[in-house]
Amino acid sequence: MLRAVRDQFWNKGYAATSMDDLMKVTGLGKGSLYGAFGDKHQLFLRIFDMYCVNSVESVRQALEGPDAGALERLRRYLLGAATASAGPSRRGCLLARGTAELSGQGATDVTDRALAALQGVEEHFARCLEQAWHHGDVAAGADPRKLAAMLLAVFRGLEALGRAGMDEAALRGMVETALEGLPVSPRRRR
Amino acid sequence: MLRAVRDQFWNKGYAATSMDDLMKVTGLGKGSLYGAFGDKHQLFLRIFDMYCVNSVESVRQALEGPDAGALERLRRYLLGAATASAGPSRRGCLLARGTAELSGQGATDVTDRALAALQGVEEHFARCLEQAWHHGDVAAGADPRKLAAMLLAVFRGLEALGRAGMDEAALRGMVETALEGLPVSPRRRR
DNA sequence: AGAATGGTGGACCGGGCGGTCAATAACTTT
DNA sequence: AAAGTTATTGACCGCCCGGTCCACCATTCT
Repeated sequence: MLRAVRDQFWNKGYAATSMDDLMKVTGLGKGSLYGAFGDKHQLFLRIFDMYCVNSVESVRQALEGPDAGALERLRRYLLGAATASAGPSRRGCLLARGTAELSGQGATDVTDRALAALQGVEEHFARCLEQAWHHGDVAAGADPRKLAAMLLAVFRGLEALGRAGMDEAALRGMVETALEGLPVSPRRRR
Repeated sequence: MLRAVRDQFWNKGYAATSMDDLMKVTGLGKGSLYGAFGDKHQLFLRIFDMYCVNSVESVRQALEGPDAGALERLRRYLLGAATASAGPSRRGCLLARGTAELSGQGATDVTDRALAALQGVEEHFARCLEQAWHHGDVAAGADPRKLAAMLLAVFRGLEALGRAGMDEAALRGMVETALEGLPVSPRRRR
């Protein structure tokens, strides 16, 4: 049921989703929704929270594994994100959409959660790069945390560009270029 | 007057801006607005168009100059974007905000303009990198267009992360890391 | 001066908005 | 089975939305 609400917000945005929409989509009466969540905004926050937690968790799962394949896992994950962000069937990322819409004048309830989630993703990127570093896929002198932050920017850029209609090949190319720019260990330099 | 409308949409978003808001902010009567633009949506499109054109133009101006300083100009521009995207006083980028809010189900009127603008920015990045390439700041084997696309992703990522509340130092760090990853000409490798 | 013209303002419209509430259904407890 | 308790409903509220429309006024033309 929370999933139905999430999909509605996801597809139409916050302001463009009416409580009637949410009634239709959940099958619940209006009073039930208000009784359970108190508010449209609080309901959105609840959904948003869930989405953020799930997102970070899915990144963790995707990057989990032995040191040897760490860099390749990261590569696959980012390429997957590029593919998912592109195409007319995309619906993009609720985190990005929600943050873009509800980040004005001092109300930090949405941005706080978004920021925490993004930092969580960055953390997992960094851990993955540290694994790659241990395995020797990344140059000894490199700082995995800085690289992770940079890849996070690329990652969010993919989403933004995909939403604007950029095609899949272009997005995947950006990922490849970014990864080629990573400082590889001298022994392995191509 | 168009500027006042733009600021309103820019600060509050599309759906959250009412025609009454636009009346107050422009000082014009409702009939005048409808007479001149026909529609809230058309009015937004007009503003959006203007914003896109101005954005691309300002990138062009910022990156204009001799081959010798090309890479440094690009660096300064991206660092400036990082600073502008951060901080609580930010209001971010209307192109990003508008695209995020109005990019659903087949209506391509917004995304078409956004895509064109982003490709324009990418084009200027690419030209700037070509200048740097001619001057020898970028490795001979590198493809300026691919690098430009990658930096475009970083660029849009900055905006998205800034909107989520990421601090200026972090964003500037991402720019630096991305630029350090560019393939420099062997003679100049640090 | 007087008439024609067209841009302007704001009252007005139906509808849909977020939110409330009393009636009612469903379930628990004894 | 009956009483008590909680959850659910959808009619209802006042408000504000995007959009229409016409009286009005400033300008221009004769």
